Amino acid sequence: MSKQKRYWLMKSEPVSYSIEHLKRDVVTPWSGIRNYQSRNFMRDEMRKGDGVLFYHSSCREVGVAGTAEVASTPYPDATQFDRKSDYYDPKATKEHPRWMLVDVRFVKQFKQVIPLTALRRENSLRNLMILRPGNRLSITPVTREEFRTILSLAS
DNA sequence: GCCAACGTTGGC
DNA sequence: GCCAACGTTGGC
Repeated sequence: MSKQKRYWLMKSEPVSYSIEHLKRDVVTPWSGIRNYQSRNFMRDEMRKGDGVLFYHSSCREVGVAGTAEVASTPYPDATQFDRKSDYYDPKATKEHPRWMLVDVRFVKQFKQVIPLTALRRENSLRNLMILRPGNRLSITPVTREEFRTILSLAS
């Protein structure tokens, strides 16, 4: 696998976890992902130091709120073993964990959220996965060029 | 292995 | 709150 730095967009609903939370926590396990494609990105493709766009979804100001970076190698999501958690998975065992995650470290909060509408206006972002109709993946790869373009839209 | 029913996501 | 898209579930 390539050692080249990669780039990702990770969605979160700010009601449950926002860029402000990450700023406060500095590093957090990206727990609660229960989609195999997203899990596979974390488990198989992410590397420490990869760039992350932190995206706020299902809220008043939908868009990219800041940046972060991948801060660990993959390890089991503890919430899958926690019976009291919304993310408890009765089919997961410590011997055979089903859900893996990485830690994410705060890098930067944009002064203003880059709105989804601004992303849609950029012709060079036309292939961005979250702009494609029906895409619901909470973790998607972005190219280095897309990452740079989005950074350039930040005020 | 098919596929209908159902649940979730997420923008609007 | 609506609804389109799409993943998951489970009966057959």
